[in-house]
Amino acid sequence: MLDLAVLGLLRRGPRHGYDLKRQLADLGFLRVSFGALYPALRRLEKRGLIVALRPTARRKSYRLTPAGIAALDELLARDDEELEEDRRFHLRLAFFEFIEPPRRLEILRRRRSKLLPRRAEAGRVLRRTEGTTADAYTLAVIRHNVARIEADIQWLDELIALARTQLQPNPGRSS
Amino acid sequence: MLDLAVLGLLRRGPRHGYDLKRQLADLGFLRVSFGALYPALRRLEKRGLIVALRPTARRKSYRLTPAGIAALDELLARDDEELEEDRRFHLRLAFFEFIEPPRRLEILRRRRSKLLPRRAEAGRVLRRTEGTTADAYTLAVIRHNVARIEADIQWLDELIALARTQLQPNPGRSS
DNA sequence: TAAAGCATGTAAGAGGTTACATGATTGG
DNA sequence: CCAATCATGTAACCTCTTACATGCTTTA
Repeated sequence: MLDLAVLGLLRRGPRHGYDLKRQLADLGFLRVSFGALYPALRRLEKRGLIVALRPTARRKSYRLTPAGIAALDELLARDDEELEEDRRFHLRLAFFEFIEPPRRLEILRRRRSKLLPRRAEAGRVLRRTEGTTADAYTLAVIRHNVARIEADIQWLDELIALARTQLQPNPGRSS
Repeated sequence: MLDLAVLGLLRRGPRHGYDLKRQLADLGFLRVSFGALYPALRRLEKRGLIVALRPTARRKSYRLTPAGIAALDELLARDDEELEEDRRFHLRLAFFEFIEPPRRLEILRRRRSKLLPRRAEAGRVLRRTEGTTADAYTLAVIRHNVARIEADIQWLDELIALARTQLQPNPGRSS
C-alpha cells in the first residue's frame, strides 16, 4: 500500500521524504507517519527499487530505478486484493497516467463488478431500515450510502466508455 | 478503529465473532481478518468492556458491559484523530444513533471544516492540470475528485440542518 | 458419509504509530 | 539570536495479515 504510493509519486520525479509525506496527505485518503515513511524508503532502497540522489545534503531525495518502474507496473497491474479494496482502487486511479489503456479498462470493469453486490446489499439495508422506527438521521446516512455507490457506478460507466475510445483513438488512421 | 467498530456493533445487541466480521464487511469500508478480530475480542474482554454470554457453546457471543458502553461513548466523542480521518468519520456516522444530538452537530461541523481545505487543494490541482497536456482520462479523475468532495460538503450541510432541527424538535413544548 | 460452510483460535512476521532525539534553515 | 519550521532518523510497542490447525453442523 505505502510502497505503491511512494513508487507512484516518485515516478513523477525525484522527491525527498518530507515532501512525499505532504503529497501523500494531498491525495486525501492516505496519511502516514514518518516512522512508517522513512523505514519504507530504506526498504525500497535495499530492494534496489529507488536510489538516493544526494545522500550527504540536508535533504535526501530518491529516484526510481528501472527495477522500481517495473515493480510499480507490477503493483499497478495486480488486483487480487480483498482488504483495503477502496483505498487501493483510489490509489491506482491517482496513478492511472502510468497504466496502459487496455489495463485501465480491466481495472475499471473489475471495480464495477465489485460495486454491484455492494449496491444490492446497501439497497437491502435501506429497505430493511425504512420499515423500522429508525430516526431520520440514521436513514439519511443509509440513503447517502446507496446514493454514493450509485454515483460511483455511473461515473465508472463514463470512465469505461472513455477508456474504450482511448483504446483506438482514430480507427482507420495511424497514431 | 476495530475496537470502535466492534463496540458499536455490540451496542445493537449480542453478536459472535463470525457474525461481527460479516457485519463489519457490510459496513462497506471495513474488512478485517479473523486473526485481527478474535484477538481484539479477547483484549476487549480482558479490559472488561465486553463479556462472553455462553462460553461453552459452539458460538461465543459477546455482550457490552456498562464499562463497554462508557468506552464506546468516549470513543465516539473523541475526534482528535489525524490518521484514518475518513474511515473514522464514516464509522461514527454508522453509530450516530448512539450519539447525543448536540455532539452530532459538533462532529458534522468538524468534518466540514476538514473538507474545506481539501476542496480548495483539489480545485488547485484541477486548474493546474487543465493547463497542461494531461490526457482526458487523468482530467476526468481529477474532476471527479473535486465533484466528490463538493457533494460530500453539500450532503454535510443537509445533515447539519437536520441535526439542528433535532436539537429542539418542538420549540415551545416539552418533549 | 462426504463436502461445504460455520466458527474459533494461534504463531510468525510484517508493518504501523507514538514518542523521542537530533540538527539545519529561515524569519522576525 | 531565538523560535518555528524543515528534515531525517530510531526504538518500543502494538496490531494486522497470512497461514495454519481444529472441530461442529448442515446439505446433498
